[in-house]
Amino acid sequence: MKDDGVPSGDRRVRRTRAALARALLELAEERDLSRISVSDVAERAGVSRTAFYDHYRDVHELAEAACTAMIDDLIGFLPASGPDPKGEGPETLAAFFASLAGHAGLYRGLLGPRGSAHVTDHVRRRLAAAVRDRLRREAAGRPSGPAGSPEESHDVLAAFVAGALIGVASDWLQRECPQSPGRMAALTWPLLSALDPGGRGDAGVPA
Amino acid sequence: MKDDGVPSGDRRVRRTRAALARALLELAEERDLSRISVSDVAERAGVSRTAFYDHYRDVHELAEAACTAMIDDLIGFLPASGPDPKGEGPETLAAFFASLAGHAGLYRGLLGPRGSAHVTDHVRRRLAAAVRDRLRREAAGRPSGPAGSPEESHDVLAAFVAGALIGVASDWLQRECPQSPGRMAALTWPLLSALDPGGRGDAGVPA
DNA sequence: CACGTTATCTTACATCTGCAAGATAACTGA
DNA sequence: TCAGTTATCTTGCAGATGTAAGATAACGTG
Repeated sequence: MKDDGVPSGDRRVRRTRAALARALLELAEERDLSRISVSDVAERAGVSRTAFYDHYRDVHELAEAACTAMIDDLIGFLPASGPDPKGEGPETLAAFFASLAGHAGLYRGLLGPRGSAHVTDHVRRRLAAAVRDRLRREAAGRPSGPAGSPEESHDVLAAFVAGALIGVASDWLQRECPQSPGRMAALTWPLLSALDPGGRGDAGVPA
Repeated sequence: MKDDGVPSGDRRVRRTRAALARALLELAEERDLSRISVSDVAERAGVSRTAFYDHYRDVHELAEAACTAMIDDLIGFLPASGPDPKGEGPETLAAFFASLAGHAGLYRGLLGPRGSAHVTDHVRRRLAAAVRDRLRREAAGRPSGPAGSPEESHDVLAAFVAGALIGVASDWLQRECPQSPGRMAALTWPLLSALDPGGRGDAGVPA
């Protein structure tokens, strides 16, 4: 009935949601998200269809919840806290692409043309929020920006970087990942570095 | 029955498709795409539901076809052919954002969280293709790149820029466009310039 | 114009959707 | 343990989906 972000204390709720999430992730590896019905998920989860609707509005909303942990993993590989002195950016970025590749089928299904706009938007928001936090933290430690409102440009830069990463990732996934994660990181890292507002392009603010 | 890219010679086909596209664009201004059924579109278009399925698999596929002209408009504002000597980049970019704002409700509905992954992917592909063409053309006129395969890095840069623009645009649209198109262009242009592989960041390759 | 082609319409069907009411049973807190 | 809460299940419904077969009529071609 209630669906806060807080994990419910009731075992039944946890059990049902876990079963639904598990079932969806299984099915999403097997076929396109657009070919997965609420009935399919409920049946595979061993749960009644009405129980599904007690928790989620539709398959997309479940998909968002179901892949939250994976997405948080993904985002964890991004910020690489600190001013990145030893150029460890490319390595963590490689881990980002490796994590994508590790669930390639799933991400391809969720982020691709037959995927879910809901999930894609969710991923972009979280990525953008992570980048924005990083920018704010770094700006606080620096003397002062050049001019204008830093908030505004931070928001734009965060949306820019988040979209860019999703663009590169989607493209790579849809081509069946011809390049290795390390190669993708090597190709993408210079682009992120070039956007660094603080320096000359050697340290990586945005990622 | 057949649905190539070629505009059919049969009047009936053109009439039906035009009616469906018109109906969908109307409805998309009124409510979320997820609340628009095939029946709704067919009824408003004055066409039988089976006729719909003779042309499109679902609402998303129609949406892609229906907004193609708008999207081409949008892309037309991007390349700004030539090495952009007088810094006219920000102005054409402002036209890009203005075009978005001109159909804000529609784009918000199509590209947003309740929109269509199919349409979003289509837009990103076309944007990326436009950027890639531009990169290729410019690379052909320049002496030679530093090293590595230029194709690979062009593909990545194109996907990067296309995603970034969609990211910025989506974010702006979902916030109800608080900044003017000119302001958005001013904020976004430096980011695109920074990615320019040919120069020092004053001329705009990617856009 | 007359012909063959074919897009559209009508009707029909099995399945899925989203929701509602009431019964059952599992959980929490005392 | 007991009582109250509440998540789940069952049943039922109106509307939407995706597809099929056959009839009609508009179309392009010769």
